[in-house]
Amino acid sequence: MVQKERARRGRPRAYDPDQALAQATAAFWDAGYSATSLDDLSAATGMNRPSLYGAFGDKRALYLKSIEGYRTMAQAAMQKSLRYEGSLREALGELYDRAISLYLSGEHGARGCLLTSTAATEAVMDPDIRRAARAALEEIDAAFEARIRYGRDHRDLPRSADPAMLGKLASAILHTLSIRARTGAPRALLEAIAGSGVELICGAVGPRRRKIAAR
Amino acid sequence: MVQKERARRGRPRAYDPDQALAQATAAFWDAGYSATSLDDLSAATGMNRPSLYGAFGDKRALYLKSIEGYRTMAQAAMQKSLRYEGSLREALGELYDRAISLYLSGEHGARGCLLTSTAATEAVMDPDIRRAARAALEEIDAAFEARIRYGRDHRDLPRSADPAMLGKLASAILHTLSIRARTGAPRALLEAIAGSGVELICGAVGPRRRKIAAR
DNA sequence: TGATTTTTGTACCGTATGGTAGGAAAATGG
DNA sequence: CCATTTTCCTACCATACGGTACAAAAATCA
Repeated sequence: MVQKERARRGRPRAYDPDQALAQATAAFWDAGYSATSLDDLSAATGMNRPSLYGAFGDKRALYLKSIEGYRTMAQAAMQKSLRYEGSLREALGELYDRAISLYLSGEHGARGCLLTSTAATEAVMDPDIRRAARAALEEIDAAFEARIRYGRDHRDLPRSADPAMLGKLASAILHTLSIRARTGAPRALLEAIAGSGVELICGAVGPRRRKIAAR
Repeated sequence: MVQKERARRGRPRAYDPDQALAQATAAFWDAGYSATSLDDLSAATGMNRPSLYGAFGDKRALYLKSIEGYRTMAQAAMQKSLRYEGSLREALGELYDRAISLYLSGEHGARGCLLTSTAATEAVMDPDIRRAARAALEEIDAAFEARIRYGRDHRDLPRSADPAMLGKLASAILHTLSIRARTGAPRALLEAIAGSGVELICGAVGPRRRKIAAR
């Protein structure tokens, strides 16, 4: 439990910072950074603009905090989904199931992934956002890689499998699920892609053991 | 060649419509739809705002025309890269090489794919953009599928391979390349991912022939 | 209770934005 | 040469935007 802080001196806040950040994140997630106005953020959080500014800084600082919060959430979700008890196949399947549900959620329609759908957009013109997005995506690569390496070391994959590269391909499945969700793909298609992705990764063989060679 | 039209009645245009559209597209591509102002578009094309409006309609109509132009360009590029002469492996490799070069190009840094990086962002709140983006992405799926089916029918892949699904996975590689390029991944990483993707797709086996099974 | 601290909420500021009116400019047609 | 047609360009408009000044409100502290 979070320690109950001793009562502070002045007028108490009318909002919960964590909840407000989550609501602001939802607004950015729907419309993207540039299309989300301070009025939108004010409406989403129930805070007026001066309070918003006092709590999180300007719009860009708030967005960077949203990315950071999303990174933390995603990392926790991956640790929870990528169970090390069962097979790699099961772990990946469960993670993709949860990701699909997340990507399809949203008040105004399927939102995909915050990083790939809104941060990547700003990444060209804003180096800070670019760095934050890249770091968060690489954390996801790394979580996949660790689980895949564990699977390889426990005979879910052949010795020749390359966990680093397969981890990046596992992320690629997330990326395509995000983009397709956001552009209106039905759930069944996303599930089929996730299933095929799992098969491809878990059926992966190293370059030496391939049977179907180039002609 | 395009037919030289008979001289029109009034004052001649000071711009080439196709070139102006390409320049406007480049502006949208860099910053995204919402972050690109009419002043940006005016500067990019050299046209002033009334001319821009007269030629392409409002900002949103211009963006939809940019998506349409990108769709056409992408389709032509795929037909050109996905050579049917050589092996599937070679065809995919060449296509990804060209895609990587495209995604890394851009005056302000790597831009990725216009559809996945800017249209997907707007897709949640704008049904027209969503439909346009989805249709364009599905065309890319279909182009991959056709080439993969041809490869399967010519023994580049086993009979059990599913061209429709492998086509979507081939697109997934493009999606991840786009996102990673835009968030600052180095060329070597993109090339490695593309190479591994080709191996995974071309080494694909059907569900019955898998060797490494779930334990 | 009164001084102090912190947050809230209204009202406002300068600028940027998307879009347009209206006349000058540059071509053709007769 | 002048009417007609089409485009260009300056100047402008109403609104939306990000951000802030300032006073009222609500708590603690002594």
